[in-house]
Amino acid sequence: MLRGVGFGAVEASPVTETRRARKERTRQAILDAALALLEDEGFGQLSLRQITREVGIVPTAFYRHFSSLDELGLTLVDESLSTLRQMMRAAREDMAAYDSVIRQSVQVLVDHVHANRAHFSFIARERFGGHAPVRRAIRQELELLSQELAHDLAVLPNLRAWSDEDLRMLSDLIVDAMVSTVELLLTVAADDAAEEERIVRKANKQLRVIVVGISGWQPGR
Amino acid sequence: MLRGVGFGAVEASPVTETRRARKERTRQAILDAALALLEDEGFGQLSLRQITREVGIVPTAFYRHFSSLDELGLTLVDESLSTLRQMMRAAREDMAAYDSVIRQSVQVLVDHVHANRAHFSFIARERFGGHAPVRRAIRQELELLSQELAHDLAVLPNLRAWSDEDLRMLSDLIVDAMVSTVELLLTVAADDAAEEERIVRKANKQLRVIVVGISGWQPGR
DNA sequence: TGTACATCAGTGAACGCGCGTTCACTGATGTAC
DNA sequence: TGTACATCAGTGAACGCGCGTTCACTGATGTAC
Repeated sequence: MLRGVGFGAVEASPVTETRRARKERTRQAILDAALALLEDEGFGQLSLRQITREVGIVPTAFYRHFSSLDELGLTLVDESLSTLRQMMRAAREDMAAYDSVIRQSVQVLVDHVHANRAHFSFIARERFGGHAPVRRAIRQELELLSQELAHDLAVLPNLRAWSDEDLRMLSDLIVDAMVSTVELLLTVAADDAAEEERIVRKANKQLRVIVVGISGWQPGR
Repeated sequence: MLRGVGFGAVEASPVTETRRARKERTRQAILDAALALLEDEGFGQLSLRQITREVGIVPTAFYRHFSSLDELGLTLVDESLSTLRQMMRAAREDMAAYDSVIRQSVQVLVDHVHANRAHFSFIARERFGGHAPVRRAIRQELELLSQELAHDLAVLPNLRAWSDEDLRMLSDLIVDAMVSTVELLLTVAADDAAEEERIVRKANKQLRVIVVGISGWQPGR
């Protein structure tokens, strides 16, 4: 360390960087360290001391950035799902051709999982996992995702007559299939392209079965 | 306690009960206590001392029944899913009428969740939750469930020509819908019959969408 | 531009607590004769 | 049926460990003049 005490493990040119920027960098380092640790264990087993050890700061320094582990957990949920929601929504912008919307949506999902593997691993684990506040936050985000999908589905010609309840039934089914696709993708080794291809093909087929089901369906039964 | 040391908290007429039976009763008490504690937290947070405190025995006595917490976890997975698998299989015995098979299967599932709420809460939480050995055991049981379903689906007239991969795609989709129905049921308060009714109706509709999807589907696309 | 003071990210010692596991033990139950 | 011994479910003290949180602190960075 250049000047002894006071820089933590997150080193950089101490001349050019403001105190504010250095703090932000430590904060991100904490989030990254937590996410890395969450690959191997649940949020409930995560300890403040583990995280700070990883980052290279003293345990008490944690409190300069988060008031509790819970606050860190909620931040991670938000980081993980809010951008996905926007991207999925964008992918559906042109709902004209069923098949291409399906393919596009699945592709967006797969790409996002690739780019944010650790985030999704965290979400999958905590969706029903140990810690109540984190669980609630995830449920709320998924709820939003399904709501937005239902909203977009409502404009489709075949679905104009459907009740809100039936639209939600449908969007929930689709979101379920998406979620379990993510969960499958996470179990695949990063270099097993063949297995991943299989999963993607399966996801596409499942969504097409659902779409075909919609076409032949009389709502309200 | 009647005669001081040696009976643990699981008391009963010490005259009529054999040592063997008393041991078995303590074992069950341990499983029950663990399951009760797992309503509030993940398996990873579960502690041996919590469990024995609940049962009313000394921590070390735990080792008379299980060699580790892991062994207890695997026992719980087995208790939870192996009977369900048999019941679902029985419900499908007559595959003649789609609609009644769906209704029956959903009913079996709902009844089983009612009768074994704590077990399913445990499964839902640990399916992607903290602890690897438990997670693996659950995945294996669900895999079996889907395999058996695919096997039964194979005999249906519309599905004779389907490849094994497509049959598994389909049975996985159905199992996914079932699993998330269970997860929904678990979030409903025990006395909220209206909400539960809504979930059951939704599960039936989702399965019917899938079935309609099958009918209009050309495999292998 | 130089100086005096305020701010605040990170330090490090200390605390009490619950944990899993070891060990030698106790005494009721079970069994061989 | 009675006695002597073996078994073994449960006991309780002790251990070292990692935990979250408190507290007074340090010294580089930021700011007012």
